[in-house]
Amino acid sequence: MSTVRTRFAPSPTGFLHIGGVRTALYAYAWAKKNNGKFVLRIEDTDVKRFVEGSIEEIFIAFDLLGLNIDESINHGGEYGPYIQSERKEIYMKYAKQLIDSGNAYYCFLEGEELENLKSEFKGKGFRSPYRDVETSKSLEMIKNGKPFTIRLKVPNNETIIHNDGLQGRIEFDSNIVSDEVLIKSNGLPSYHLAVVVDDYLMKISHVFRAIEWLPSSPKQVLIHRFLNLEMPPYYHLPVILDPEGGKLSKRKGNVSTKEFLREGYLSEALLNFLMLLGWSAPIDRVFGEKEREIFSLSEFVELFDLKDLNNSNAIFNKEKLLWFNKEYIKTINNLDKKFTEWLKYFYSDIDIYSKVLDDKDLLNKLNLSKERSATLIELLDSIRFYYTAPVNINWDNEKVKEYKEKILDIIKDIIKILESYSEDVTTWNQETWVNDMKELSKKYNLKGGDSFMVLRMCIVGSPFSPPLFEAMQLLSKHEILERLKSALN
RNA sequence: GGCCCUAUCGUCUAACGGUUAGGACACAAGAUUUUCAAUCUUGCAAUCGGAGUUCGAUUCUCCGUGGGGUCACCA
Repeated sequence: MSTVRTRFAPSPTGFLHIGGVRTALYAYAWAKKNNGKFVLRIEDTDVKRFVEGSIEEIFIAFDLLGLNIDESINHGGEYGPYIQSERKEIYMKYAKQLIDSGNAYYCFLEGEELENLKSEFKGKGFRSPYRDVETSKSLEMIKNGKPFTIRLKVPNNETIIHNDGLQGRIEFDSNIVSDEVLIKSNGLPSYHLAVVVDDYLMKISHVFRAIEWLPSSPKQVLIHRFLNLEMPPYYHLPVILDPEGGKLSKRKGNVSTKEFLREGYLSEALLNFLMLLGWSAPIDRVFGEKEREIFSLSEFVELFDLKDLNNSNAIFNKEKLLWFNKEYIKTINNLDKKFTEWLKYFYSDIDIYSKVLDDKDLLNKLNLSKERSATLIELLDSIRFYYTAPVNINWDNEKVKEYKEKILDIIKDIIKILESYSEDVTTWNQETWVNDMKELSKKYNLKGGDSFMVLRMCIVGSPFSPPLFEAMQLLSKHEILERLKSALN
């Protein structure tokens, strides 16, 4: 059996779209599962839409996600160049071949004339009046400096059959397939020619792409046929929709992969969530019993199979993503490493940055907070108080305002209690402390937990915190008393 | 509008033509609790409609309907 080679072929027109990651993930899994190669090709034939820096960002995103590329402009490989702008002559060669075999033609349509003609053909396959002009005549016009494009000569009255790996057999009436531009007037190829040529030359064995390409597949069928190339199986993947039903778009929320990572989603969670949007694991299911939904990248690669792909659209459900993220934050084993890497990459400019990096107790602090944080951002917020004392505590919040007038006295009593404890916080006894605090609540005629809340507010500055006693043990007695005293002012 | 894809709880999904249609997220209630969480238990909730094939249809076929995609010298 020949080598499985799959590719992901983004255009450098902006950030890496989160939906694209899922397409890439499936292509990646299929290649890796079969000990094949995963190649990344940059499709930059649209000069106008090129965005500076987006190629770099694509590679950074793959890197952060832990998806290993085998061949690309950055990773090398024997089928390069892996960027289309450097393969210009190659496409022209194939286009000429199509002209010579009578399956493509030079077209000189432009401007208003072209626009008018196009609207005439709306809903039908576009046909240019130059379609049947003799090549020798066209060549002469070109010699005279006339700008041209090369168009595919789609046969009339034919049924074009596309056998899709996922969507099955689809028939297209060739009369509704347009004479697509293959080479643009600037000499660069259009997508339709470039994919076929590149996938062939790069020996791609399976093509995974978004379903919005399905209507263009008869063009690829034709180009393969006219070039005498065997068409690899195509798998058109369903789209990921936003919760309102439309296409996932920037306008309705974040779709940039890097942004998700910046917001504090772990790559493991992102990948796990995405893999399940259109694929389900072939695992044994016992009636009424919980199914496994947590899969690592390597487990996914191992389990992945084309037969388990779903072909209906899926809605991007952010709650579920958050759930995955919580699960990973709770259970991942080197959380401190993950956390500092993330911090270094996205938030090296924040005030507590160096304090966090130098902190020997970081893992302990993260462990105390990880069950109450859905994202790394929340985790960061929840450990802030260790590094910066609260200022201007707001005593008007719901939790404490009913006994606001008693607070100063309570704080004074807490100070007295804690002062009596030993200097080394790690030797403090939790039971003693709990009893002391409960006694205090009783003294002021309050609910058992109220004194704890006062202490919490002084130390953390918020009514929400990790377990108080453990948190105090990660501070010093001096610091704790300082915070209590400053709350008095 | 033409063409194409698609259809199971609100969402992601499972179910050799025979199951009380399962699981997960979300939601609700309870237990636990010094906060927020976490955890545990329970609950709510679906086969788009209509024909046909069949002893039997979520599953196969057809017709509707809904949703999505696409009709560029963009990918």
